[in-house]
Amino acid sequence: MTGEKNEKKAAIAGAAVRLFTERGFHGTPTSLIAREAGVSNGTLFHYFPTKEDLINFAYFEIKNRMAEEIGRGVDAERTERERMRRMWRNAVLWGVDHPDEYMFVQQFCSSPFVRRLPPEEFLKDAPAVFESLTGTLGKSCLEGIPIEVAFAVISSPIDAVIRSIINPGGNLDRDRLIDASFEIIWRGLTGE
Amino acid sequence: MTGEKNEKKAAIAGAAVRLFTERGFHGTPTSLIAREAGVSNGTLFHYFPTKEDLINFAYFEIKNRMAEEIGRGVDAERTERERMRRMWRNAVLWGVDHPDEYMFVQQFCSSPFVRRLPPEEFLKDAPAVFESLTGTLGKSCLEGIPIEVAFAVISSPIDAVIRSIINPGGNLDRDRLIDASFEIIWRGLTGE
Amino acid sequence: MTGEKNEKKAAIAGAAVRLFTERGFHGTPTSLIAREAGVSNGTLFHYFPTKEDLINFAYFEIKNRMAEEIGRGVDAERTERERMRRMWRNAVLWGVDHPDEYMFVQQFCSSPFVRRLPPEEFLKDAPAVFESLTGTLGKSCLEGIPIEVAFAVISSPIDAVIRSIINPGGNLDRDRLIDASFEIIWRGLTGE
Amino acid sequence: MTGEKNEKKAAIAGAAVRLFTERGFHGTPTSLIAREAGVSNGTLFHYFPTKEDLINFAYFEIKNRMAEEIGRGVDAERTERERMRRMWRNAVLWGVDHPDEYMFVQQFCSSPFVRRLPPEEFLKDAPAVFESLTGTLGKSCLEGIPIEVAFAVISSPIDAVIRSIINPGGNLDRDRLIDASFEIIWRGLTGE
DNA sequence: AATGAATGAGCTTTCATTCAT
DNA sequence: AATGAATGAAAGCTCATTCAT
Repeated sequence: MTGEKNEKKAAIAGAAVRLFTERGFHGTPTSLIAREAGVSNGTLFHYFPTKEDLINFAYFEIKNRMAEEIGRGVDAERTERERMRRMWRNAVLWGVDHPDEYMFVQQFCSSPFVRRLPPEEFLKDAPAVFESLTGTLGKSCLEGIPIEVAFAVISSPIDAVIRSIINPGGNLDRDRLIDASFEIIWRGLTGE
Repeated sequence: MTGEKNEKKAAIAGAAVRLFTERGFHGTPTSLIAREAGVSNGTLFHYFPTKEDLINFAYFEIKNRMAEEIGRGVDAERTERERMRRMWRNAVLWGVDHPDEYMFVQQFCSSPFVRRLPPEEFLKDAPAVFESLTGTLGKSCLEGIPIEVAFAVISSPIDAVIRSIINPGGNLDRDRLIDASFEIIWRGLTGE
Repeated sequence: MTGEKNEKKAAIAGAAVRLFTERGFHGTPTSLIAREAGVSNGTLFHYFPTKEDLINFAYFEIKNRMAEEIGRGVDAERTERERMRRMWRNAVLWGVDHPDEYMFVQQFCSSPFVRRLPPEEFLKDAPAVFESLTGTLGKSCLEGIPIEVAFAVISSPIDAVIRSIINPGGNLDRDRLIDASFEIIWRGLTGE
Repeated sequence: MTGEKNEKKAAIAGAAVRLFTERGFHGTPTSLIAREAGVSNGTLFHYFPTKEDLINFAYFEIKNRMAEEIGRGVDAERTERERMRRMWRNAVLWGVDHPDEYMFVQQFCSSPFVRRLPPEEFLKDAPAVFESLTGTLGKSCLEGIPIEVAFAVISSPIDAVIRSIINPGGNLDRDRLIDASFEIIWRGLTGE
């Protein structure tokens, strides 16, 4: 019986994620979310006192799903390179498979609407990976740069790759692009 | 008889850029823009029939200024490496010097509001630079990848660097970060 | 638990009719209607999603009340002439007693705003009367003319009579005018 | 050279009539009228200090043209009956040939916007005809009714006939309808 | 006379949020 | 917990009108 408790809350959050990604924060009235979730207008505000609360909740939901997916199988890899490579692929593939959610996260991150939140850097939520790279970064020319900054820098091509694949355009060879982008960063870091 | 002709239009566009960057598209009513620009509400709509028109105008204004700044002095450099390095620094410094404008452009690009515009990739408007790099890219492991995709990939750390510097945080050594990020990409591309 | 359910809707429609007739569609802002009805601006749009919806609703309300009044007592009359005469009087008296509503209907019917609605001819909604006259019309010189056209033609003086009585002017003998106008039409039709 | 003086005024009035009839008073902004007339916004207000002035001007323009047309050839008829019959046909045919102008006049007359104007009864502007009918009306059952009221009553079917012809609908036999409607009124008045 | 930029009050409509039931 | 009617502050945009040139 416990699960039922939050059935409605889950329905609301689900509808919110879907609609926000399709139409943006401001293009999505709370009334529409409630309707799509099959609950009343008032119920929505019972669970999320503010529209901003709902946006944040949706954001963290997605963020968590994404982080989980990115970390999948990383620990099973033997070398530092392979761990990072696995993560790299996971990240790109998640973005490509969930373009709406991906763009929602991007939209969220560059929206002044939520600039107040603590800055959530890419991959911050994959602590295992995060720490495992500290050594590599420290030996690169990024040595001395704060770890989260270094991390943001080297993972940034992931975003470019995802956008290139997502956006309708020429027939890209996905795997080549993923591998090549990774190679550039890895070689740039280690010289190998 | 001076350039006063478009004094008001310029005032409106200027106020718009400032306010949009501070408060977002949706957080900025046209009435506020007009007030800040020192004109009446109606005058704003005389020059920009739609709020969206105003947003687009502001975007292209900034985009052009940025592109011009990024290309500055690039042709004077002798080697391929120095040309790209110059561009790299120009780009980061422009972003750092114009954080509001920079974030406005980012906000614009990941807004579902304007997803329909032709995808304007970073630096696309610096054709001289753009073409000069074709050779270098062609010999790297990005060979065969469409040029604009390759370009988006290698320039993506610029975004991360700018954000890291802009965001309030520890005392970063800007120059080291700019150089290090460039070195990673350059070495990644060329092995040098 | 009474009919209070639509108290507010009725209040809005009532205020709308009154104000529209006094000031015209375009001279009556929705905000004024809401204020006069004692509800908030938002409530008005809760019940009538569009101003046009409100106008149409008001129109059909009045139309129905009018049609009901015009048919009153007609069936009790014995002869064709008396039925038509009764209807004639009813129509004029309704217009005279409800000048605002009457002019609202007229305004509605000649407004380009609503030209798209199916043309609702005067009295169309009093089918009993309508059919009872078919015989008379068929034997007159209007024989062969489509019934609704014939009807529009012979009932048109009603409008002139109502307007003459409504408009401030000399002291008209209402009853004489009503009877005389009817006599002309009746004699014109039947020769009696 | 004198005619040129009012070239612009005429252009404005012409555009106004056309646009008002197509789109209604409220659907026609003054700026649109000016543009269609090929003059500036300010010029329009130079000639017509108020939009209402322009509406009135347009109304009287049409009214005069209509009255002239209705009176055409009436004096040449020999009998009272033929004079009225000629007028009847003229009126209907004018309405049918100028449906936009006709509806504009109707719209004008039942608009509360201009309720303040002296009531302009149908045909009032054709004094010759008007007076020639006085005798006939005086001997009918409308005897004793104020002449303009009597006139409004007997001419009202003209409106119904015009509307029936104008409105898209079955194939009406125009001439039969015009004749029949006239016959009813004439017989109603005179018993002939 | 002619222009058209400038005005600002006012319009319809939206929507996050409240609250009595 | 759940409802959905009610709210009212905005928002984007229009347009008759003014006025400096």
